[in-house]
Amino acid sequence: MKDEKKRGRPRGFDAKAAIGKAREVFWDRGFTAASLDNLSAATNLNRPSLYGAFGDKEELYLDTLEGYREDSMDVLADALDPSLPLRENIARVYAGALAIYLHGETAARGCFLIGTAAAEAVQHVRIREVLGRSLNDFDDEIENRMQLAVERGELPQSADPQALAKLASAVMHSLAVRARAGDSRETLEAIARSGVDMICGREQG
Amino acid sequence: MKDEKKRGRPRGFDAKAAIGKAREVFWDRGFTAASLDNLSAATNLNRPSLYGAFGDKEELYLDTLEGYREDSMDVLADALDPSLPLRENIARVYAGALAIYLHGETAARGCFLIGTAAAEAVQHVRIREVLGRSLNDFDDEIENRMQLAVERGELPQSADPQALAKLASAVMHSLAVRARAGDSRETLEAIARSGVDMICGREQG
DNA sequence: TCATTTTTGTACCGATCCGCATAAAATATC
DNA sequence: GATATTTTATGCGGATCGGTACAAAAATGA
Repeated sequence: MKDEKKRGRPRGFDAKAAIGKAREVFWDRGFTAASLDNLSAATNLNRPSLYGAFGDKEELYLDTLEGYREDSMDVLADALDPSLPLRENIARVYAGALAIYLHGETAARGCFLIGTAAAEAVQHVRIREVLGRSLNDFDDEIENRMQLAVERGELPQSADPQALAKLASAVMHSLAVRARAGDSRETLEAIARSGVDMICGREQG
Repeated sequence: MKDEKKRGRPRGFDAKAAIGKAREVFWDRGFTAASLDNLSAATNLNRPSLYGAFGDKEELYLDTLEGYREDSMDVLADALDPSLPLRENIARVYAGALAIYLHGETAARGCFLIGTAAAEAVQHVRIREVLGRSLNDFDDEIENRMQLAVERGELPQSADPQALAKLASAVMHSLAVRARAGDSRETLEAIARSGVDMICGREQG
C-alpha cells in the first residue's frame, strides 16, 4: 500500500521532514508570528506546495503539534520503563523534557505545546483541544505508572495515583515555562531533583 | 505634583484604564495576533493617541505585562498573610490564581504572562526578561513565607524553603497552563488541593 | 485676542500578510 | 507519442499590518 504508484508528477520532498522543519519555525516564533514566508524558506517548499500538501497555516500547525505530541509520548513511554524504579522513571521524564526544552539556537524554547499552543488556545478551539488532549494523555501515562507503583509497593497503598501524576506533570509544566523564560540548566535541574523528591519521597536513592 | 497644569490640550482618557483594556485584548489574542485595530477599538483610542501615550505595540504590551505583574504580586502578598497558617496561605494563593485564570468571556484565559509572554519569549528579549523576572519575584515571595514557616516550626528544620517555593509555584504554573487548555474548575481545584497537601503535608486541616 | 503647546481624528503610507490563479514540468495511463 | 493527472514555480491580489503626516480641536500663557 506504500508503493501504489500515483499518477501525475511525484512530489519532490518528504512530508514528514517538511513538518519537522515547520515545527522549528513555529516553535521559535509561535503560530501567529510565523509567516508562510518563514515556513516556505525553512522547508524549501513554495507556498502552493505547502498549501497543497498540508492545507492552510492552521492545519499545518496542527500537524506539527500532532508530531510533537507523538514524539513526546514516545520519550515519555521510554522514560517510564517499568523495569526501572519509580524514582528513576520520574527523573528520566524530567531529564528527557529538559533535553527537549533547552535545545534552542538563540534561546531555550521550552515545550512546543505549552510555549506556543497555549497562546492561541483562547481564540482557536482546535488548538485548545489538541493542547488539552495532549496534557491529559501525558497525565494518564504517568498515572498508569503511579498505579503500578502502588500495586508493587513502590508507593504506599494510601497514595493517590491520579493526584501524584498531575503533580508530576505540574513540575514538568513549570520546567517548560521556566526554560522558555530563560532559566539556566542548573536551576531547572535543581527543580527537577526537588520534584522527584517531592513525588517519590526523599528517603530513596 | 499631580495637578501641575500642563500646557496644551489635555488628554481625554485615563491611561491606566486604557492599559487595562489593552491587557484584555492581549490576554485573549496574544501579543502578535492582537492588532492595533483591536487595541484601538477596545481602548476607544485611535492609533495616534495610543502611540503618543504608550509608544509602539511592544512597549504597550510591556506596560500591560508590568501592570499584570504588579496586580499579581498584590494578590500574592494578600494570600500570604503571615497571620494565617502556611497551609491556608498556599490554598489562598491557588484560589486567587484560579479566580484570575478562569475569568474569560469565551474560554478561560489562564495566566496572562505564561499564556502570552512565553510565546514571544524566544524572539523578544525584553519580553523574555519580564517573564523571567516575574516568575522569580513570585518564587521569592513564596520562599520568604516558607522561610518564616521553618523558623516558626510550621515546617521541619530540614525543609528547603527555596525548593518548596519553586514547587509551590510549579503547581500554579500548571494551573495556568491547564486553565488555558480548557480544564474544568473542578479539575483545577482538585489539583490545587493536591498541591497544598504535597507542599504542606497531608496531616493538617 | 492671539500665539503656543498638546491631543485628537482622518487618512494614508509602504510592507507584509495569506492564499490562489495560472502555466510549466514531470510522471502514469492509454 | 498523446492524454490525463499531479506537483512545481512565478507572481499577483485583496486585505491587513504597524506606524505616521497632517490639520483641526482644545487647552494654557501672554
